[in-house]
Amino acid sequence: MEQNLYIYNSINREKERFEPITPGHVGLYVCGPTVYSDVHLGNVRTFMTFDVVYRYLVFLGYKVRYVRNITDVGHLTGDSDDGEDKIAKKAKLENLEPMEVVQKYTNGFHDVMRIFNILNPSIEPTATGHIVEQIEMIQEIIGNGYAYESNGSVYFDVRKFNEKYPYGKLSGRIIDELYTNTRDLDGQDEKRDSLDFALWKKADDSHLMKWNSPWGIGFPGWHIECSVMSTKYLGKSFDIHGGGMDLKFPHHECEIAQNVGATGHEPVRYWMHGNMLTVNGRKMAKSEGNGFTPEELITGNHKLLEKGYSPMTVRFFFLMGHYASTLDFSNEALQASEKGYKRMCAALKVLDQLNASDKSDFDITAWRNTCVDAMNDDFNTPIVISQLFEGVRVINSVKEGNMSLTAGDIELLKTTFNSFFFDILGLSNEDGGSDNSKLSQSLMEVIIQMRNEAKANKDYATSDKLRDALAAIQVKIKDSKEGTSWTYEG
RNA sequence: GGUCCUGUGGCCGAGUGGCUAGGCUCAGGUCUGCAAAACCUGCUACAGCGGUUCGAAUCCGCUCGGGACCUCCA
Repeated sequence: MEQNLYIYNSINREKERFEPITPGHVGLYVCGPTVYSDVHLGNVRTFMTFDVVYRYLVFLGYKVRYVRNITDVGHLTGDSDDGEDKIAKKAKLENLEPMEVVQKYTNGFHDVMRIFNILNPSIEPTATGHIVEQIEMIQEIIGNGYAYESNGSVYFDVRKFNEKYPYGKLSGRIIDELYTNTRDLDGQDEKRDSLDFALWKKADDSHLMKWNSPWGIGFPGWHIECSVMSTKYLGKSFDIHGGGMDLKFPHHECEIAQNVGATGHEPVRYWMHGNMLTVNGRKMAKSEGNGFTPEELITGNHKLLEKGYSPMTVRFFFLMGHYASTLDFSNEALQASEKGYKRMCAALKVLDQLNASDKSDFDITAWRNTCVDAMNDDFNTPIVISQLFEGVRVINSVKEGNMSLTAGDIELLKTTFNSFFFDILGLSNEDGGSDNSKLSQSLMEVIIQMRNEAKANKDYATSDKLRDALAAIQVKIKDSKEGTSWTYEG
């Protein structure tokens, strides 16, 4: 398979030509959500980013195994040893079984993914479903001398590991600087070194989620699950690992250390990091209290929103920015996207009604290649969208008779829109759909005919009254040379 | 404090050592009974100051602003 996909590899800080380990196959792992509360829009952006990556790899013809985990062990709310498990805390709060909390928010997460047209991964493993494997990997790391047990917990020996392998390569951290800059966290007595991180934590009686292990009752550390689940399903070394920028350190750094510590192999060929969604320039985060849930967004029921926006408008908005850049969320930006998106959807419908000519004024093949090139250049969706708007202009111009295309070019225009708009960008034509029921169609024909008769008689009072009445029930009338069309936007 | 990223026209956002995306807004025009839609035209920006270069918004330095990570985080 010959292609020229370039991916910005976070670990080397440059764009690199993508070559899968196994020709024709791609292993893709993305850090999924911790299911202890509703996902917010920032989370959605990351999953959407990798949804497009996944879709494009499939478009290129790769057989992709896409693994996205569910973190259903809550880990600690703080860094102290007596910190509470997030899921257990929520369980107490909501008076639920921990696994009930997990199920509730997993379901919610899936609903959100569906609403935004984000495809399901091939495998969606859970942390609690892989406790045995996590224990095994911890044992391997201990066996290799890079971890030690202390008072029923197990810690990764960062200093020891760093003697042989570089720790901090991904996040650009230098171990000695970390010492001077790490805050003095409490509960460090068990660790040999303040930089060491937990692989396994001893659980006291108050912990709800705990398992038996060679080191006693406890629960796994946060980072180990991803090391285990990625390599279990994708191999000791696999192609692409994705996640949010905020996971670079410590999570991804620790993942690398764990995998290398256990197997001696670098686990990941290409690291991809999606950037943050910001609100007024600040990262959207639960702790900041500036997060929108998808529901608030759709209904517009939020103090920072003037109105609601459809999921596809939001998808379009996200894709108009590059995944590696921060994107600022605002009413104005959303509204601009909404209008543009609707215009594109309208053109998409026109696309089916174009008449062919015997010559073309526009190089459709070159235009299509630009779209492909843009995706190949580190998934540059903003360029793709700008090209699609170019296509919109062509479609409308052909419709207006200002431009002509051959039947073959019209066909290529259609297949390109199908590939990029629907398959790769994962958009759908949700707006302005006609109600296609027979009755609606017939009724509208009657009304339009009445209006046209009134117009022919210069009875504009009547024709405008009809138009306004229809507008009041969200039916929009468009007059053009070919006649009158309508869309229902309710 | 340390590490790193970033500063683009009214707004949002690509991109790049020379050919200067795109969307939204605004102004004018075509079409139209009017409107809407569509199309055409206009508004031509890269924080500031230096430097490298035939040429920089794009590379380098400094200054100023914004942000992320260093703690759970997509």
